[in-house]
Amino acid sequence: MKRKLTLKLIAKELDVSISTVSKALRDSAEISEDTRQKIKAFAKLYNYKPNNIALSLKNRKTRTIGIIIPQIVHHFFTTVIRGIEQMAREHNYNVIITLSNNDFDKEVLNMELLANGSTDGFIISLAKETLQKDDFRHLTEAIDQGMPVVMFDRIVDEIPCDKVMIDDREGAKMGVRHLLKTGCRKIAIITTEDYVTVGKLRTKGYVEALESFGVKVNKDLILRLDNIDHCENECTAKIKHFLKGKDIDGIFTVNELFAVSAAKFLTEQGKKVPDDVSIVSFSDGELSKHFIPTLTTVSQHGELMGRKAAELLINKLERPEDEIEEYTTAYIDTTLIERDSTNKIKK
Amino acid sequence: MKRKLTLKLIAKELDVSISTVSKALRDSAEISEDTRQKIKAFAKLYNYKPNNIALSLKNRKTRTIGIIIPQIVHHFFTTVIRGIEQMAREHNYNVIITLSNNDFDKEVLNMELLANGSTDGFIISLAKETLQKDDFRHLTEAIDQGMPVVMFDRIVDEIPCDKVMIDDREGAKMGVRHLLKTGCRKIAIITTEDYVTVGKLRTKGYVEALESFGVKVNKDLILRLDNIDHCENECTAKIKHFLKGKDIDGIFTVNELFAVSAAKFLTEQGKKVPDDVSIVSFSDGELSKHFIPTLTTVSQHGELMGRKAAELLINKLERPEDEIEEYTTAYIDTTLIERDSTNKIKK
DNA sequence: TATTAAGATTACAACGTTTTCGTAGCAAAA
DNA sequence: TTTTGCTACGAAAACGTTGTAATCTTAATA
Repeated sequence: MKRKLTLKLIAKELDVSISTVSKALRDSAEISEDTRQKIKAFAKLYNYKPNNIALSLKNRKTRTIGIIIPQIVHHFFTTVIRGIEQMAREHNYNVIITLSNNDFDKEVLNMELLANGSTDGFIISLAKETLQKDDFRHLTEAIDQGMPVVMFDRIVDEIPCDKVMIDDREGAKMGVRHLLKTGCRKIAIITTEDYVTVGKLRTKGYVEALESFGVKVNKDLILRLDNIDHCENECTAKIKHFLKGKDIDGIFTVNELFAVSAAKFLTEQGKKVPDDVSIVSFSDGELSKHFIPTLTTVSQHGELMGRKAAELLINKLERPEDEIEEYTTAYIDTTLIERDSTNKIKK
Repeated sequence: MKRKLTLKLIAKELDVSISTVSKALRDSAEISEDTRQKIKAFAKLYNYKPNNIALSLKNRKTRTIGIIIPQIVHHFFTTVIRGIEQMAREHNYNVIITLSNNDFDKEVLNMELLANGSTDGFIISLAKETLQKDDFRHLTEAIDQGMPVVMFDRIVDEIPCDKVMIDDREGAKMGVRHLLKTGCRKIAIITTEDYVTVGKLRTKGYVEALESFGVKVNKDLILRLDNIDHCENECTAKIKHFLKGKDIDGIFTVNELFAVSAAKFLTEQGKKVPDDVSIVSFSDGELSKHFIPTLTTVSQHGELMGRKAAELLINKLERPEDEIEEYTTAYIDTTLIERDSTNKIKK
C-alpha cells in the first residue's frame, strides 16, 4: 500500500525544499524555469494531487455544500439534488448529502456534524418534525457562525436567509383553473394539514382559483390529510371515505400519491377519468407519466430549483467579506402538463 | 459573524495552554479535577465542537465514505443510498454522494476529487460508459493507493475488491418460474444488451427457468434493448414492434419501465393482463405498486444491498494495518412480490 | 575590491487538532 | 539536606498546504 504522494515526498526525492515544490507546481515566477520543469514533470509522472483536507484547513474553506433533506426516495428531492449537483460542479464545489428522515434530532445532529468544518454552507429542506416543533435554533446558530444557509421547498419565513420556493399558490391556482376551464365546477381538493407550508399555500391557490371563476368554496370538498409519508394505507382509506358518494366532477391533489389513490377508487366505483371526474395533481413524477390514464400535473421543476438554490448559496460564499447582508427569496415557476386525466379546454 | 470557537481561543480565554484544554475536554487524568471542570463548563457554554477538517488532517482519516453512482433518479439507487446511509451513521461515518451521469470522464473526475483526502473509501456502481470502455484504471489506482473500494450492482469481476450483487440470475429464474407455475408457456423476455452485466445475468436466469420446465427457448421471444435511460420513446416503440401480433402468454422484463410499456401496449391491443398475458418485472419500485394492474415483481432489496456494501467497506477501513487482503463477494437475495399482473399458481 | 541588485531557494508560521515528552512544584523518603 | 516520585501543566511536533520573509548566490555596478 503506497503512501499518497505529498509535497514533502517530492521535495525529498528531488532534493529541494517543500516551498520550492509548492511554488513550482503553482507556476510561481520565483522558481527557475529548470527546476520548475523538473518538479512538474516528476509530479505529473507520479500523479501528484494536492490534499484537499490540508487545503481546507489552510484556507478555512472546503468548497463543499451540505444538503440536508428529509428523504431521498422522493422523486422531487432527487431532481433538486441533481440541480444542485450541476450548479455546484460548474463552480467547482462538492456536495455532501445527508438525510434527516423527517426527524428533528437527526436534522440537528447532521447540521452540527457538517458545520464543524465539513461544509461552507447549507441547502436545506426542513424536516416535518422541525416544522411542528417550531424550533429553529440549529439554523440560526449556523447562520450566526457565518455559515450561509439556503432553504428550499419546506421553508420558514422568520429565518434570515436566502430561500427558494415553488410558487405553490400560483401553481395550484393554475391547476384548478385548468379544471374549471375544462368545465368542472364541483371540484374537490385533497391536501395536507396547514402546518405544511406547501399544503397550505396550495389550498389557498385552490380557493383563489374557484373564486376567480365565481364558484363558491364548499368546505365539504376539502380533505386535509396528515403525515403523507408513513400513511399510505391510512391515507388511502381516508380518501375512499371522503370520495364515497360525493357529487364531484373534478379533483385537485397536492401530490401524485393522493391522485393515484383517488383515481383507483373512482375506477373501482365505475366512474370514468376524465369523463366523469377529472384529476389534476401537483408534483410531476414518474407515477403521473405512467399511470393509466396518465395524469395532468402541475410540474415543479425541481432541477431548476436546485440550480437556483446552489446559485444563491455560491453567491453568498463568494461575496466579499464586507458586503452587507441581503436575502433573496426566489420563486420557481410551475408548468401545467396536460395529460389524459383531464378533458380538453372548452372554448 | 462570530469566529468559530477553537482550542486556542478557549486556552487564551481561560489562561491555560492549548494542550491543557485538549486534554481536559478528552477527560485526561493528567488534568486536575478543578481545571477540567472549568474548561468543560466553558466549552459547553460556548458550544465548542472540534473542527473535523483538522481532525481529518491529523488522523489521516476522514470517516467519510464516498458513493459514486450513475444516477440518483433511479429509485433503486435511492434505496441503496438509504441503506449505506443507515449503516454509515451507525458506525459514525459520513457519506458523500457524487453522480457520474453514466459518463466515464465524470466518474474518473469524481473519484480523483474524492480520493484527494476527502474520503477513506468508495462504494461505487459503475457508469455504463465505463463498462463499455472497459477501462478501470481509476479503480485500480485508488485501490493501489490503499483506498478500499466496494462495487455494487454494476460490477466487474477482474477488479480486486469487495463486491455486493443482487443474485440476478437466481432472481430472474424465480420470476420466470413463477410465470411457468401459473401456467404460462410462451414467455417473452424484454432485456438489455449483454454488456450490461445485470441484463446478461437476468437473461441467463430466464433461459435456465425455461429449461428447468422443459420449455424450449425461442430466440424470437427475446428482445434486447440498448440505452435504457435516454430512450423512453425509442424503447417503447421497439417494444410495441416486438409484441405486435406475437403469440405469447407471459412476459418477463428486466425493469419496471419495460413492463409498464408492454402492459400499456397490450391493453391498447385489447389483451387482458394477467388473463391473456401475465407479466413479471425485475426491480420493485413505485411504478409497480401503483400501476393498474399492480405488477408482480422480483424485489431487489436495495436497502439491504446498501447496508451490506457499507458494512464491507467499514470492515476494510477498520481492519488492522497488517491484516492480509481478502475480498468478499456478497449476494443479496431477491424476493418475489406477487401482485395482480400474474395469475394464481396452479396446483 | 567592495557594494548592490537580482534571482533562486529555503525557513517559518499558520490553519486546529492530538499526543509525546519535558519540567516545574512539592511532599515524602533517605 | 538531598533524593525520589508524583501531580499538573506546557512546549513542540505532526498532519499537508501556502505565502511571506529571510537567506544565499551570482553577476553587475561603483
